[in-house]
Amino acid sequence: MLRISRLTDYGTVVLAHLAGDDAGPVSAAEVAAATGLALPTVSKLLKKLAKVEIVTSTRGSHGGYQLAREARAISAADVIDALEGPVSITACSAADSHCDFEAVCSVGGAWQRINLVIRRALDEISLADLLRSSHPLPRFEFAGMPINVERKS
Amino acid sequence: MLRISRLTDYGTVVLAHLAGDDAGPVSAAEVAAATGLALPTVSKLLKKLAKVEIVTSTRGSHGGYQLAREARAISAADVIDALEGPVSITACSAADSHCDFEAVCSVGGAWQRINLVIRRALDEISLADLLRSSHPLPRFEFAGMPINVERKS
DNA sequence: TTAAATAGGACTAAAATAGTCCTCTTTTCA
DNA sequence: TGAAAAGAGGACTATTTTAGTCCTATTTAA
Repeated sequence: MLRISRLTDYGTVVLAHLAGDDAGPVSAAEVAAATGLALPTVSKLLKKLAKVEIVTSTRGSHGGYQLAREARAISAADVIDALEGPVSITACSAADSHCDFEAVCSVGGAWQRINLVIRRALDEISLADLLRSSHPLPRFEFAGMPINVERKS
Repeated sequence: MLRISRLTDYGTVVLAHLAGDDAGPVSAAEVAAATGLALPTVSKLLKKLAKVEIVTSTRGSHGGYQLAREARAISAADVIDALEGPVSITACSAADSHCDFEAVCSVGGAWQRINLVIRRALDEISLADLLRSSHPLPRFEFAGMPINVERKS
């Protein structure tokens, strides 16, 4: 299925909410109420996002979270990295991994290359793009032929 | 982590073995021995691949499996679809899904578009490409800018 | 000094994934 | 014609990952 986890998806929802509110810090409880997600979950997400400085936190009463930089400077890859670790399509394409079958594995390198391509795509898509309902679609080319990516419905 | 499952990865290893042997059907046991994977696992994979006609099976003594068509006519997307169902980056971008937060979710559409892009990439990469150690790399463009995808190491 | 926040991490529950096994059918060949 | 070698199909179990909750400590404003 090649999917991101549900938490990462929630993470973008949370970030979307922060992006839409630039007047001072917003508490986790407020975000939870606005998005319909459970508070502990929102809290967990924001803590992780704060750790990698996608959001900044203010502690104490009247504290909360804000985007650390403008939405267009936060990439989909940043968010995914923060919430589920570095992107890699197979276990053996992760930087530090060791696969028992390396000796007989004739395909490892190829997944790594596909991985790189996906990675690049995610690097180039910003939170702002995710929010804009109409934004330039990434275009694909393979062996010189452009591949049309039409918008779905 | 945005990854395919381990079984799908094994699947490509299995297919790679079949691609390298075009003299008659190869038994699951043979593939297992050659790849170092457990027989029940290889067997399970080949049964799934046979079901969607990526490989053809021959029953009975001296039976086994063969690629149903040439390696360049089998795409990475075909293999992923067969072994883990249709590709979709989030649960709510799957065709039939219903997400409880649709009302407050401002990002759903965007993931779907990213999804489509990745999908296209996987459609364009064939088993033959996966096997060729040097093959044309897919190229990405976003908002008109080409993104260079260099080969790793 | 109290209340409202975040920080950090431990813990539990639920779901997805991987792996194994059993029984049935088909085919070849002695 | 029957035994052996293969695949078909599916049930079942174990493992791992993911999701979700909760507790305690720290920080800050009023």
